[in-house]
Amino acid sequence: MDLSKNYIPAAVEEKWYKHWLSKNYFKSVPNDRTPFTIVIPPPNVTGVLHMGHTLNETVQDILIRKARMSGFNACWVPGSDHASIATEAKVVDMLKREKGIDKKDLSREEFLKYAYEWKEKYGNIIYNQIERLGCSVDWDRVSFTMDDYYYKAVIKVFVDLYNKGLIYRGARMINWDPVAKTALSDEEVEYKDVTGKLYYIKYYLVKSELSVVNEENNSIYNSQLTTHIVIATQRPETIMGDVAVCANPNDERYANLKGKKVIVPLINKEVPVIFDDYVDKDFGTGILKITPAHDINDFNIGLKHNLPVVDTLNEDGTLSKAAQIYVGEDRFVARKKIVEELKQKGLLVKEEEYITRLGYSQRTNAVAEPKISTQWFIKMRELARPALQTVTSGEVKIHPGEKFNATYKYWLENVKDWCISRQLWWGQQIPAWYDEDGNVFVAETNEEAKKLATGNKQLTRDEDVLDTWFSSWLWPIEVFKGITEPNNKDINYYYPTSVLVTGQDIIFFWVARMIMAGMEYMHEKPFSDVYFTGMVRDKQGRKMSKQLGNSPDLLHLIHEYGADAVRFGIMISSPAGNDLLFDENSLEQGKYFNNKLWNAMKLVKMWGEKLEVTSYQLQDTSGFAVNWFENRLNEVRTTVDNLMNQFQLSEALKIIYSLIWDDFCSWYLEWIKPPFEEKISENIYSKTISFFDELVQLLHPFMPFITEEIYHLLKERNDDLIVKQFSKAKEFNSEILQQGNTLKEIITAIRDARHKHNIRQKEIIKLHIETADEKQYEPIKNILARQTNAGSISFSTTPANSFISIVSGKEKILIETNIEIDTAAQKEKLLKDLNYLKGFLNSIDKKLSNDRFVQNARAEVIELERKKKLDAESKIHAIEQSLSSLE
RNA sequence: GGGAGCAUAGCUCAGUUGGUUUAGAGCAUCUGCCUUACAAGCAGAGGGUCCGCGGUUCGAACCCGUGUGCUCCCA
Repeated sequence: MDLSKNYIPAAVEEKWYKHWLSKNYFKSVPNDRTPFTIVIPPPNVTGVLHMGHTLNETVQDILIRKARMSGFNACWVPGSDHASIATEAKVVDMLKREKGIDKKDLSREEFLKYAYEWKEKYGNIIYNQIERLGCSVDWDRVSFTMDDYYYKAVIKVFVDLYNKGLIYRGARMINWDPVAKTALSDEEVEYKDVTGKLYYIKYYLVKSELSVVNEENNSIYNSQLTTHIVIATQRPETIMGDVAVCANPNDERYANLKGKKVIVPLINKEVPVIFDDYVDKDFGTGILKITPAHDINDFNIGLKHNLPVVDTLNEDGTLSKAAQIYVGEDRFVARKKIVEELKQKGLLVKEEEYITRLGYSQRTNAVAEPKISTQWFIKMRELARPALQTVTSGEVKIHPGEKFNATYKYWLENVKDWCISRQLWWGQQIPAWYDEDGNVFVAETNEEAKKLATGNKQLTRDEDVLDTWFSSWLWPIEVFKGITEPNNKDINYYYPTSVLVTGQDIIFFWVARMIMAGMEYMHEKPFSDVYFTGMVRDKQGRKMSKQLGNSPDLLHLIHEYGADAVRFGIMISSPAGNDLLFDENSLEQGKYFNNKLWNAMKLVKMWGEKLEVTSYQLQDTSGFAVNWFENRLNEVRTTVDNLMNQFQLSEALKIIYSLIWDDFCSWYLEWIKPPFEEKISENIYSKTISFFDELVQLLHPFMPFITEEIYHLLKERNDDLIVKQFSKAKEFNSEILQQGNTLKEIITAIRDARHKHNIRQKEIIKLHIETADEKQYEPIKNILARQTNAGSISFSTTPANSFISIVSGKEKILIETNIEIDTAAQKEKLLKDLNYLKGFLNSIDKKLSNDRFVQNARAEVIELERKKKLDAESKIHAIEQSLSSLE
């Protein structure tokens, strides 16, 4: 077979994915093996996968493939999330832009038809991307949070929680999204610091109530008579909703206003002056306007003082009739106009810049409006308790724990009730029916609601849908139908799942709530480990965003580099929990790595074409190489297992990379490489193939396609790598590993000397080695000679020609050559080494001559220091000898 | 304002109960190589006040305190 010069991923990837599918390798059904289960964090059907998903999906595929190859019944459930508010916003936008349709002109059913079309389109794009990335998900288990059974589960849970008294309906201050025109949960609001303005506005006192003020105490106005007070506000457009003004009871400046009334500007409404400790004397003018409908603190003060609520905003953020003026104008337009009018009427005293925090809707990026609204809520306290317990007890382990345990704990200890109703159509419609008198009946179906309602009254269903997270929190249960068909075979087998891999940004939205739902409905944690990935940022550390255009297209990257290289690139520099600075260079590195593997395979196969039947002895050159690599491989396998058990995937990949590139390709293959035009012995060849098998197996979870391809090209096979089971890693002999290291060091030292003295590679040299242990060179001397292009190695003769003297470890090596040698350069290098070693020796001597060290340190430590001392001394001796021979 | 995390080579990061060296890797850089697997390669090298200061200890990149800077969460 002709093999291409370089590795070409495209054809290979498609071929193997199809093959794996046809063999049902991704499929999992309950059996007597131990399950290893992952449920995918369902991507929103709002668009395509971004780099954050790519990282998460890759991590999950690595874990699931590793488990599949380690004897587990591996099950990875794919799916997607209807993402209520985000998707509805996109669909509304698309309808307007592409079809000129306004949502309000559609019926609920018509709108949902369009939404389902959207879901079909983007859901499929996402599934295709997951496939192209090589993810080994069980495609027979695809779940969508609005599938019929899933919908029923959500409804069932709502009714159940309602009946348990954990869900209630009531008027509360919530965050309102004026663009999506829906309530939001507290978690869906993101706060940003912005520079706003503080407007100082005159409120006149009601004329009959003018009073004398103390000039000294009122720092603002020095009139004999107080005719007005000045109030600072960031939101002049809400003054029409004012129901009082409020000062601190200890503020002497305003003490004389007790029992007085002021006039709200522009609408000339009289409101009382009240007093409350809440007011900060030092902020603004020390007196506040109270607008209970539009500020949570004002709302609380209003409750305390029994004040009315005047809501001056419509649901789309325009001013309502209650505002009396600028009715129908957008809140921000109205603000400008009101400021202008206040200015004209001489009621605006001043404006100043002010940095404040504004809440933005996570989905539409609109400024969220605090609003009193009747919504459905979940009481979170009771649900939080067991969810907190499972994490603090270590039943659910969070990685990296040091970073997130505290955050998790804090949120659950301070959790507030969750607003779950949304004024949208795309989602599970709330199963609550109202009769003509406003009585509410919560039931799974209309029929059951009717049974609950006494008499023959007309029932109408609540129009609202549920927060998308109210469905997502059931994900690890309901993908196995644990709610709709409790105790079925799947849920009993797969639950609790093994590990959840997700972004740290949804720890409250999703992770904490899944644990709550799991404890409530399964009485057991939903997963044993949570692996938080960091955020993927660009090279400069900026968030990936469409606006910046720094978010690369996944399919494009796969096309350019191959899926394996994309997986490699994103994994090689992503320690758990740390943000990842995405750089296409690392994908290129992955591509080069593919090519390296490919060429190593070509080389080995080439040898396979001309074998000779001989047997090797371990003392032989190749024998040493085989022996050394076998031990090295087992050492790395042990390390990799440990790292992967601790979710240190990036570290594991780095070690495998170096094992393949450095140890296998650069050292081992060179050591066993037959001389030009010569043959390789059959048993070394078959050993090499089996090493290669183990290498691609080790790498397979990270780079599945090329490893499967190479596995099949190395040899005719009946099995596939994807399901090949790992054997147990064997013990390794550290003495042989040490011998290998010594060999590598000597080779490197000689090559370095050649390089420094401009002895070209083709130039044949002679080596003279002064060693205490000549025997140790027996198995390695042929390798040494070939790797340094030495014609001979002797242990006794002194060189006839000029020579270079170098020291590697304790070994003194003389390089004999016909080329003239620069003695000064040699001396310089030797002196540098000598200097280092003397400093080193000095530091050890200091330690050993310190009585307190000798008394306090552990015996092993002291022993080690003594050994280091002897070591350093003999190295120094060797260097000094070399130096003296240069004189 | 409260809390958490981080600070090690130009960049990204390892450094697992304080002692295996006077701190490692990858990438980048520099030097030399068109060696018949791979120039997407080979060989070699240089590069560090482990953020500053103070403390604990025989011994600190690691533990404690403090300052500075960055990131995130919560209000």
